[in-house]
Amino acid sequence: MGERNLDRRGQLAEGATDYVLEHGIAGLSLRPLAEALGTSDRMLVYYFGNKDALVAEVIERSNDRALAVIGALATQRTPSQAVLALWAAWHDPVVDRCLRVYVQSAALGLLGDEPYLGAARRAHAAWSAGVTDHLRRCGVPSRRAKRIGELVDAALFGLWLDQPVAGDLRTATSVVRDLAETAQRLSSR
Amino acid sequence: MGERNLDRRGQLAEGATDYVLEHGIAGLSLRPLAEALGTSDRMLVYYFGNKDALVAEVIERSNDRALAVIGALATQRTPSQAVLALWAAWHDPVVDRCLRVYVQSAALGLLGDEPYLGAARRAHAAWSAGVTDHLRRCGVPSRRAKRIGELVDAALFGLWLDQPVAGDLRTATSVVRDLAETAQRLSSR
DNA sequence: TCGCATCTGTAGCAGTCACTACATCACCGA
DNA sequence: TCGGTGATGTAGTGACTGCTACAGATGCGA
Repeated sequence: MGERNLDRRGQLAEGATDYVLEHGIAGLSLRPLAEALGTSDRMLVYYFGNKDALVAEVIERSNDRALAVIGALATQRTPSQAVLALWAAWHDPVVDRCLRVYVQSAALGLLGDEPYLGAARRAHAAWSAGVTDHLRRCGVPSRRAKRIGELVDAALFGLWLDQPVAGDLRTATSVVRDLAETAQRLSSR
Repeated sequence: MGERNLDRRGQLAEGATDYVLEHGIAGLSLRPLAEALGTSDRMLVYYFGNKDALVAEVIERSNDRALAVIGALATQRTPSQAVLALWAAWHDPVVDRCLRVYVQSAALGLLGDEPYLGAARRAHAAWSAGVTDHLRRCGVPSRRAKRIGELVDAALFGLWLDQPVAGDLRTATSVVRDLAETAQRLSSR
């Protein structure tokens, strides 16, 4: 095997992740991807086995990048501020791109298609934990953090997804304020 | 042109909608669809012009079916109950299938790909109005209905999408209770 | 009965897809 | 120097894609 092999594989995986964050994962095809990476479809199959394995790895790497941003969020003084910080993070260029990949994967997995469903499951579990951790760091009581985290995550995600479709940022902002207030109230009752 | 033409076209459009609700819209291809409808890809192109037009029409029809269910929801006595009724409707078999088609369309349209983006936009606008109307009928003040509707819609949608991925119905249910309570409070302050 | 418009079947276009067979290359240990 | 292993290029495979050319069928008005 040798280290050169591992290096090359990881390098291609990172490059493929960049490419997918740019072009989406829905219509991904090996040949244009390979050309963009300066290699051939032949080599992608050689290193990853098949397209599904490559897709699964790319989704995981994409999600890891987004999680790193969430994990590095500054601790806020109140749960309400924590929600506003999350909403801001959702629009971080890195996170935004990664969320696109996630939602495409979840949508393609809705009917049980692999590897999208499995990859989306793993991504969601890690992501949900990341959001809950952030809330906990910002003063949400531990035993309520999961439940509140689910509400916050679902609402922010729904709003985020509606945005390019609905295109109404002002309404979304005031909705997020309502949500932040709700999280605050649920944390301290 | 003649009426037979219109009849046949509408019949094929309805059949295609059934097919897409079953198989998803992501990997839709004309030939298997045509075979399931007892016709040929040749005829689908003849009646709809091209695949994109067919896709747009199917998404619209799918959304119309879901809207009919929301529009027929019984009026509830409180905004909180209205939210719970919506959450139940989200799991109506018809609505559930239609939402799958919508989210696939929205996901595929995230990068601006037509006809998915346009179809998702139109579907979202109609859907959002339907939810807002329902809340209004159930006692949410008119001037607040849109804002509350956006929050409710986004949160329910996010929860719904996470469900097949996360698979935790109990957490979702309690989150919806929190959401219903929130809608109630926002309606009457 | 003729002509025209609507409709439909057959066959095939050019292109793309994931994936593979095969040969060749570079390199490293013996 | 030899053999073996990992890495890579070339050139395909058959299956599938949306779409079309063309001929034929059907039915209706003149």
